Amino acid sequence: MGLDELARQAELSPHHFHRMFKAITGVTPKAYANAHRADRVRKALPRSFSVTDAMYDAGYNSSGRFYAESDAVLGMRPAAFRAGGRDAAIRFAVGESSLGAILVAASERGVCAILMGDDPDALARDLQDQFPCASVAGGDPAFEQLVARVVGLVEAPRIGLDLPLDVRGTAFQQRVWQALREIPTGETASYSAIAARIGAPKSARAVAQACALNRVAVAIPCHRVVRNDGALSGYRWGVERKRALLDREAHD
DNA sequence: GGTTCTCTGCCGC
DNA sequence: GCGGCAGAGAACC
Repeated sequence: MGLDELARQAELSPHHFHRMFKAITGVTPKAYANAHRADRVRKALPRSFSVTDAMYDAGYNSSGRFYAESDAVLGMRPAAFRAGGRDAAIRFAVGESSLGAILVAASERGVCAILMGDDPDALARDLQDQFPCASVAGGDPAFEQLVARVVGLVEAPRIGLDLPLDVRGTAFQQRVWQALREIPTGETASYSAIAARIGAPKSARAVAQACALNRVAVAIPCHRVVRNDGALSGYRWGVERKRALLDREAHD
């Protein structure tokens, strides 16, 4: 379905429909459609009979094109993604920091979740809800070191962290999260400033939503986004942790 | 190669 | 707020 037909169903001109769509969702209709198609194919690939089936079912109409953009969409060749997705090897471990328990989860592609909370068991349950196949990375020295690095980042944010991340989201969310990573340590930005920075000045609410959906605490510093008047606004892992993180970043 | 579609800026109502 | 037009660029064939 093209832009014209969508606009007709919404009883708007193509131009105005486009404008409204972008104002509300933060992305253009085409980008929105692409992100959903990519999402469909990611879900379909591990269960499909063949790569071609998954691609076709998800709405790609040219295998050449699909393969050409598979790197951007999947991060690897489709066949590799299909094989890897079968038993989605996500492993996790829980560490302790001065801000409470920290759960670090990683796929083979990179860190896919950093959760904070008071109760380690609750964190593990939270993760299982998001990644049902995740398994505990027990007794793995490399993974222990990864957790230690994340805890180190929480204790001393200036160190910075250059870890491969495996964050999956819509095109708009990706743009927001990338913008968040560009906020320097020790500084903050408002939701509307981030919206402006990604070229969607009217999408402050959508930005806030994307921040709230960030699964990778600290590494994607959604805690550095505050209200226009400087008030802290909310934080998925508790506003007290947000305050503590910002204090640390400002003073060390 | 040309064509069609998407997206944006500008202007006018 | 809404729509038309035009132009650039991407996607498509």
